[in-house]
Amino acid sequence: MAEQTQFEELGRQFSAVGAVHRDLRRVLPHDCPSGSAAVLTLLGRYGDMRMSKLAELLSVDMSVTSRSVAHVVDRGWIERSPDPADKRSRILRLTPAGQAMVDDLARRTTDLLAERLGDWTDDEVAQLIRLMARLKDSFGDCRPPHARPPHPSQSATAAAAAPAPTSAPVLEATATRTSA
Amino acid sequence: MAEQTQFEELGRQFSAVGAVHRDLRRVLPHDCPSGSAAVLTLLGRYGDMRMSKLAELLSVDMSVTSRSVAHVVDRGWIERSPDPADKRSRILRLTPAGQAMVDDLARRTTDLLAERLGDWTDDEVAQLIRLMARLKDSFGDCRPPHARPPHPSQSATAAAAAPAPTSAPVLEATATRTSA
DNA sequence: TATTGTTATACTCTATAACTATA
DNA sequence: TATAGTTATAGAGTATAACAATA
Repeated sequence: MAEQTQFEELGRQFSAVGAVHRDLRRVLPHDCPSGSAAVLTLLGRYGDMRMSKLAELLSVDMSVTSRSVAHVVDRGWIERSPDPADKRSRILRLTPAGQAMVDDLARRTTDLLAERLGDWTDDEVAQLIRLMARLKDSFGDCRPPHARPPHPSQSATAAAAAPAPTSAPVLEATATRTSA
Repeated sequence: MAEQTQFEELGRQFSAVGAVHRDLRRVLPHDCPSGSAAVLTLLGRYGDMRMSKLAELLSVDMSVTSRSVAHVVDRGWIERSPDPADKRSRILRLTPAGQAMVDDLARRTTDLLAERLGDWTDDEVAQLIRLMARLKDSFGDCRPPHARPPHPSQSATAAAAAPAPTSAPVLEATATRTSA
């Protein structure tokens, strides 16, 4: 196990990274705040899914997710269709305009990172990605206590660690869990 | 230079780390939100300083800093004394109660990290710290455009990269720059 | 009775702009 | 005229709780 002083220092570094995150937010389109961008990006990466699964991937309460999704729906970037398997549920799906926005967001973020990290080696970036992913993994479900389900979901981490599938495994996984 | 797809992936990882950051916020005392915690932690690390220097270290606009500082002053954790060298300015200093809070904050953060990252090696934590610091360094001054000074400050990065000095070099550096 | 999702409320963070006091 | 700092206002993120509809 690492030393105490290291953890202290690591804690401080989070604020620094927060500043970088704010900087990244500034390159987003005016009508697409970071909450909306996160919704679109996750839908683009994991495909159609339900609100509850999206909330899990976002690591926030579903009420937060609901508001973000409503914003994105208003702009025509995603559509909510009823889930035939569960009438309480709704399936979220990117529209063509939404997919275009996903592409635009990726381009903006990538451009800024490429500009700022122009002198980083391929390996350094890969290492940072790996350690950040491991960090998230070590923390597990980061949602507020009351939003965490009693049955620790086994599909969440697996989906989040997947190498960007193009189909809709997340949706299927959720449907499976319901009947388990 | 790293590949495009890497930057895209790195961009996504920021949201994941944001979730971890939210989790860390939850262990803070009820009357010490993350903005106040950041103020106290920086004062504890770099010693007495002026508002403008604190804003620079926080990477936010001074108006944000001002409000956070006011909150912390209200609770008696820091005090603002007039700067004898510049009557517009005020020097911020931790009170004994503030120092106690700094210690408490460090303990809480360290405990949570030690619990979650219990299986990380010393070297892995060190690598993550190093890469996060480099990331911040590559981004430079992350404050909103209008808050950035015309003269790119040379003391900011140096101070932020310092290995936790106990005296007040930040304050001195600022005073020096004024007369330069 | 439990779960899915929405809405209402409140608090924090952040940015912009207007303002005061001093350099 | 420019700078240090404060205050006002607005927008976004997040959490809690109350609620409706369905399982």
